[in-house]
Amino acid sequence: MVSVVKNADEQAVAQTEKAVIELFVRLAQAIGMQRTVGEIYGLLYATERPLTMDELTQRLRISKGSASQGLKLLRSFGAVRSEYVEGDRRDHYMAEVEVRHLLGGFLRERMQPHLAWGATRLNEIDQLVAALPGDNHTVLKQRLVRLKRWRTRGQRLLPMILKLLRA
Amino acid sequence: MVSVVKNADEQAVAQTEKAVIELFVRLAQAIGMQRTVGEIYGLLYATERPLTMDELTQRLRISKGSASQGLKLLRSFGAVRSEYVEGDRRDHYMAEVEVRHLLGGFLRERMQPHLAWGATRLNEIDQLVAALPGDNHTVLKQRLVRLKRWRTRGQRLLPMILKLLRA
DNA sequence: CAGTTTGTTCAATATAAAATGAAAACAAAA
DNA sequence: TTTTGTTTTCATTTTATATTGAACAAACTG
Repeated sequence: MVSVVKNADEQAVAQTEKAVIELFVRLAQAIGMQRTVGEIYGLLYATERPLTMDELTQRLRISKGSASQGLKLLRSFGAVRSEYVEGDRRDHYMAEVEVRHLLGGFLRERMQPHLAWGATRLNEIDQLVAALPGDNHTVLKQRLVRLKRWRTRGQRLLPMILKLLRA
Repeated sequence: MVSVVKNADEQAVAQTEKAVIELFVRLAQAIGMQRTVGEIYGLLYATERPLTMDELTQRLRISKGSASQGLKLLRSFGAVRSEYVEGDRRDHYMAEVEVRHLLGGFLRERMQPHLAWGATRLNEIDQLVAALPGDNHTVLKQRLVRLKRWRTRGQRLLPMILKLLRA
């Protein structure tokens, strides 16, 4: 931007942009992602044309490192893709505006690993419990059975939610 | 515990307890709660009889403050309840072993407010967008319509999940 | 009622996480 | 191949969050 003075339209656009970014910052924080990730996605979401990393760092006043890492994460989620622009060797990034990409990526990349870890850990605990002196500890044993049921349920819930997202 | 030396059974129990606590610590962190909260719930989950705050602080080596705050949160979630023990004026806490209490409380107390905030914010953004110069910004307008649909969907998804938890 | 026990709050501290930016790695152009 | 523009990595710094513990308040006791 050359001029610092903005006319009414520009102000209105900037204000809207800011509000959209804020929305995604909050969403990011709600699911445990960095503020910069929310900012990046928010700005891309609010902007029609693809943006370069340089534009992101300048407009959001974030470092190159943060932009690079944030974009990496968002791409791994499938929430952002880069688009080829003729005659420019820089990458140009666009938001994948389908919200399901954002949430689906999050569930796949973040939740699934936790559930998998829990599954193995529960099996290990099972071994430990089996080795406990037989007659008492029945309550603990019952509780663990319960937990295992829940783990299974969680594992099953994920695909269901992913399916719902697709709908 | 009077003696530091443990027999095989005691060791086995301690080991199991530790593993269960670790499981809940991880779960806590996965949904953005403090490690101490996970520890408290984990120990209560692994223990049949109700425990006092004092026992919690000693066995988990956490401060009175952490115990108090963690219990407060867990009670607000409905994941822990205090039980009356005759002839002892201290509170005795038990885990609500139904996992749905834990997850349901979390969804109610943590997710719902976010969604509600998002709803009002989206309406505000709507006003802003309506004020934008009419002919261009159509893409942004379309995207916001999309977002609003998703917010509605999210709002509806919560009760569905809560219902699933109940099943 | 004074003394004691139990529970909470909150300012200070410790710990953990995120952001930065300089340097390295990479990739296209010359 | 060398140069140049771009992106990634990662040690350091900054910021945010969790934990502590002393001070306070509330509830019980004799």
